[in-house]
Amino acid sequence: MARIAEVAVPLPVPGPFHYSIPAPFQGGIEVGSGVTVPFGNRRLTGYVVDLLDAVPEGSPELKDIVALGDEGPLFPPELVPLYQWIARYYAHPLGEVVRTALPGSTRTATRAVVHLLPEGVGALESGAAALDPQGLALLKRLHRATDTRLTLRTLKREDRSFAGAALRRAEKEGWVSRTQEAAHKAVTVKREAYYSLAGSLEQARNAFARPGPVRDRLLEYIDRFSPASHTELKDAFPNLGGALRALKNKEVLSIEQREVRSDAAERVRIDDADRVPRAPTTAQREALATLATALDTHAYGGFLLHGVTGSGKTEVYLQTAGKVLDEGGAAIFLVPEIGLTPQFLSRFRARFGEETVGVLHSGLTERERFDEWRRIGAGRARLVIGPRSAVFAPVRDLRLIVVDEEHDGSYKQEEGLRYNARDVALTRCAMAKAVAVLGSATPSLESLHLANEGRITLLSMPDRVSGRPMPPVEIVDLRQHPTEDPDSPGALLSPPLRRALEENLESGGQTILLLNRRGFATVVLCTGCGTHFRCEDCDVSMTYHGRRHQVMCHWCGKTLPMPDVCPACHAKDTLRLTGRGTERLEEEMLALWPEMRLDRMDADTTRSRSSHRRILDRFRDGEVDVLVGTQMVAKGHDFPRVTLVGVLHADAALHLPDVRAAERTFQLIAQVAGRAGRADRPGKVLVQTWHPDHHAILRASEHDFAGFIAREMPLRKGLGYPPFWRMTMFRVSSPEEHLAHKAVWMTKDLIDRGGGYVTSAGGRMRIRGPAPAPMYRVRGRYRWQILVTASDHKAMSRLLHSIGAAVHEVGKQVGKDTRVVIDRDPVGML
DNA sequence: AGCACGCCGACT
DNA sequence: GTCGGCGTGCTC
Repeated sequence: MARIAEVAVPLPVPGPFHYSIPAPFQGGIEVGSGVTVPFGNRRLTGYVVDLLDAVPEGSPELKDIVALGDEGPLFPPELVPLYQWIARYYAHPLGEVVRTALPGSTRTATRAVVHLLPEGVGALESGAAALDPQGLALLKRLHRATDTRLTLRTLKREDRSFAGAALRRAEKEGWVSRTQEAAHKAVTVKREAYYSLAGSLEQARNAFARPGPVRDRLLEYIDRFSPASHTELKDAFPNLGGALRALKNKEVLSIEQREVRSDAAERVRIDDADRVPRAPTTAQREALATLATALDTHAYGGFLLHGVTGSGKTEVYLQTAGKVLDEGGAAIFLVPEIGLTPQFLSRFRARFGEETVGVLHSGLTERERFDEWRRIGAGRARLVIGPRSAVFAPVRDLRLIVVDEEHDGSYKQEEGLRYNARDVALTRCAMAKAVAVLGSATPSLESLHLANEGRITLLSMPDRVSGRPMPPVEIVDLRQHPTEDPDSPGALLSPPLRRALEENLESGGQTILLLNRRGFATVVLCTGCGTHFRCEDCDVSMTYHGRRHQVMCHWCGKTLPMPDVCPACHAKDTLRLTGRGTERLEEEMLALWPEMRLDRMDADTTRSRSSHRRILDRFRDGEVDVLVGTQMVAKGHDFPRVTLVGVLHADAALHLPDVRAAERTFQLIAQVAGRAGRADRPGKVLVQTWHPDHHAILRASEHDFAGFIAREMPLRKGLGYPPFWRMTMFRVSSPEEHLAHKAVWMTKDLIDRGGGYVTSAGGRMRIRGPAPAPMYRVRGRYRWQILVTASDHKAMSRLLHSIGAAVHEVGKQVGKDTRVVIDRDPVGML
């Protein structure tokens, strides 16, 4: 019986740490258990990653594990090697890797709680505490609190200058005491009203003597989507209050209080047509056969499914997953963003049933996510859908991971452990002897390169299921359509696009307009002094949002009320709104075409999960003619009636200082163009650009993926960039400019010295920088970066293993909250 | 990451 | 003289 547990603790410290297993837990603790362990003077939750019989050499006296999570192991033992691989690959502490891989509810350990003791109350009343003003404030605060106790965290949060010394004094006096308590999971069951009609829609209408337009729309909505939740209604009807009250008064509603649950249980619209497999096309059949063969070998197989938009990749995923489920195995299906989960959830549940399909994402409450996690771990849900983090789902007998839209940048986590779920998926499959399918209409150069090297197998589906050709794309050269008055409404719409839009409206077709900037005006300019409104913490202009009458920084999220005088020169009425975002586009279009049924989809209109789905449903159901939005509108949605797609500013991302600027531009145009003409009507795409000759735009307009690749690959090769060479970005930041500078040069020194390790691995290396980051200041921090490329990933690993720990030390050495982050295989370069 | 320990400037 | 700022080191 194992006496010692190797425990990974979720801290940025090099582990591992060992604990002895006290008799009561003998046999109860296994690899994957979450345990409470004493660590320094606190307790925290660690993760058992190994069991040993003897004390490792050189260990100090081991402490005992003090508690064992009471709901069984948190993760299957097979995942430990994956965690270890990630920890090494990304140069990140193992415990933090495990923490990132687990749902939040399993993370919190204990927290310090400060209690007011009767002696403390006495001291307050007798005035004995008055001598120490800070102590007095503390006692008073605790006295006000429920149960006369507060967590240390709350105290510190409330009082920026919280004095630890005063707390210590009060402890010494015996006025307060400090304990460690389990951070109880906040699992309060929330309830919410759900409305349906008590009788028929007709009866409800007739209950009112006078007409009420809002009320009628509300009734129709409730009738249609019954039962409709209160939140949902509030989203759809901004001034819901009055109408709803009227309905309640007339008692035409039946109201039910339901537990609030998010997506795990969210009713998804299930289309009966989705229940049965569709007859595959020839290309689909070939792909399916290859994948089936690979599954039958029970060995690792990696595939790149390159299928144009509308070629029926989803059906391939479904039938392949179906085979896995039939054979009792499990599968994970990754989607690039949570907005896409309901769509796939509905199709997968239609095919495989409610119980079999699990979902994991951040829209769930802690409790739901935890429950879903256990359901998966217990093997009750065997198909898991979710974004990035779902790659860590604790499924047993994993046979398949699908990464849909594998080129999408959102698979890369951009903070903390900067992993790429696509790469983790490949590694997990290799370890589990499972099949990995990366799917895309516009594969990343990385995945294509893997295919070219024969490390994964390319499966092509070059034709649309319908047999219909890709829509013709017309490039609109903006240089030939100069805007006379940039302030005029609709200045973003060139005459050709305007004409196409009007024609399309007349013929009853739907239109998608892509503008990759949200908000109303992207620049607020003072015509008096010429300054523009910038974020005080970041190097960007603040964007004006009309609905809230605020300016907002899209980098740090800071919002301020829109001032009526210039903040710099204090002149009145000089502030001019320039630059256009989706909000302004929507407003101007409604001014130009008042009858137009228009909707907007961007980060601002999709705050709540249901709003995202509702916008898509309305559009798909034909209640809306024109959908304007950011790149969100380009992603993977199936809109059968769209016959026109307009890209307003195709080169928006073309000149960003990013290796993948052209690739991204190509992908975005190709993806959004793929939305046009999917059903029985031909579509048309207009792409407005200032650079009609750029290969990304030209090739995208010809649906010529191969042509784009043929041009882009050699460019990358020539520059020594991915997918040929591997990149790591060392990102340095500090609230103090000179310290950021100092730290980045220290890092540079380390990298220089690490160069020898690269050559010893038979590789070559190139260092670019230090250079100020393109966004030099963000959230009040100054940022520098060093881009290191190495000829192969083994060489890069050598470098990172040799200098990783030292690099992490640099931040600490420099102090003052200076940080150095190692970002391996970076995706965003800003 | 916390948390304690230990060493220097500005206040009771 | 002390308080408390922050740099430093440690956690099985």
